[in-house]
Amino acid sequence: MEPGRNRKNRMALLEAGRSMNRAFSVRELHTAARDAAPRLGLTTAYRTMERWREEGWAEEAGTRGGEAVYVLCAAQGHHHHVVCVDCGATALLEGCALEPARESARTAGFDLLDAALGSLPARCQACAGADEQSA
Amino acid sequence: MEPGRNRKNRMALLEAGRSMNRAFSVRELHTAARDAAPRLGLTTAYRTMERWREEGWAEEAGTRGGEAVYVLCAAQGHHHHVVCVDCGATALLEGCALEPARESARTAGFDLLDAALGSLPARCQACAGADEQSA
DNA sequence: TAGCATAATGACAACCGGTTTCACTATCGT
DNA sequence: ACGATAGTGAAACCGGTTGTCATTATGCTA
Repeated sequence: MEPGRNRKNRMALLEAGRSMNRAFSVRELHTAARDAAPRLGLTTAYRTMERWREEGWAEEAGTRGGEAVYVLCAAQGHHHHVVCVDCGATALLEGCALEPARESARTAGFDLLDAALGSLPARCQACAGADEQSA
Repeated sequence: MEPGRNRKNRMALLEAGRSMNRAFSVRELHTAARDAAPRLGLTTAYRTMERWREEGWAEEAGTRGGEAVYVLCAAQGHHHHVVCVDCGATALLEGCALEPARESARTAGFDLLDAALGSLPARCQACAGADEQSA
């Protein structure tokens, strides 16, 4: 993460993203970062997220309310995590739990795109409990 | 699939969807069905797809070129299939290849949403070969 | 068969997330 | 300082999807 230019904005976005501790949309990131950098534009937030994805710091984790949401993850190499579709809470999975699926796909003549499965949709205990209440 | 009203349009859409034999967007469905029902509107295609999803005949299988794509599947009960992200080709996976992942998620306190994982992104042999050529 | 209630339809407009444009600014190297 | 260039942000734009609403098709009943 080169210091580069316009350190202020980038640092505000990075700080905001890291303090989320969950999956978040670009709009949420922008709103959070504006506390520290009021003049920050939404366009820059989108461009920064695109850059983070290119550099491997972030990956898309589905959508929530029509908006794409992303997770920050510095873990290198092959890994997967689960993301609560309701609140965005995340957890890193130990080992590669998708190897059987990959093998099964292979016998069908398909190459499973693990890269697109970095984030598996799930529901955390808190949100599952809230569901039961409202039901 | 109740005969219901406006049998003509629904049958044209159903026929078009079934003859696809791959994942397709609503616009593609509409275009294909128009051969048999020229006056069919795009709005109805969208509404029909929504209905199919509610009734469990179709499920979303990601996006291609900015459009959501869907797969038709009459298989009942728990199952997963792979979908080629390039051409939309599909294959049904034997057994539940995601059980290890589900178990791994559970130990992390998350409930894996198998329903949202009905279609796993992959690449078929044909498209993988085409990739090598263009590379 | 005529007439009514209602689901379904389709042209069109509105909506919304996301991207592009473009004039302007901040930063770096010299 | 100063020129070159990456970065920025407001606003226009884009395309997929959804909402609106007057019209039409269908089933039911008399």
